[in-house]
Amino acid sequence: MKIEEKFGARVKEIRLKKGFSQEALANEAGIDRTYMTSVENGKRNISIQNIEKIITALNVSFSEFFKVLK
Amino acid sequence: MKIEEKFGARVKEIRLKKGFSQEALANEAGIDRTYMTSVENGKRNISIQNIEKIITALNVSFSEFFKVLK
DNA sequence: AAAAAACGTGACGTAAAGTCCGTTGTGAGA
DNA sequence: TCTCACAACGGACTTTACGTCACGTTTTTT
Repeated sequence: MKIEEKFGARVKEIRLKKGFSQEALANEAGIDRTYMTSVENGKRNISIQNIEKIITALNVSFSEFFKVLK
Repeated sequence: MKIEEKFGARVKEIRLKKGFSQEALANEAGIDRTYMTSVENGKRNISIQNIEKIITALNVSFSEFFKVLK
């Protein structure tokens, strides 16, 4: 499983746990709705600035977000 | 301090602790030496694939790497 | 002080990120 | 079955990261 896929899956997991829609999260993060979809589906080699936007919008810390990865 | 700068500083911190040169780390990660320099200096909005390469080359886990961030 | 190793920088072509518009699929509820 | 909200997909487009180079500067070693 590629890193983008792990990242996307983790985003989706936390988003659902918090009861957000993709669009709501995308708006909160200030990124495009369709881009959010492709990120969750592991289709994008996302940059660190957008990673930060999403993690912040999810209202978790970096360590909390990445604690399950790898 | 922007996220790229935090990231670069953390890379440098761990790299020095392990006694690598930028070039050695860059080779290990399979990226260009000058790119490595610009990453450490927070000049690049690095992507998750390159983040993974560097973290792997540093021989730390994601959670270990990010535990100090934010 | 000279040589060697390590680090920094600006610039550039190209591939890919990321946006914006609309359309299609899907699943739950009235 | 018909909405309705949400998610996936597509094409066209602009912006930006990637990857590399030549060169310069700083630091370390001898």
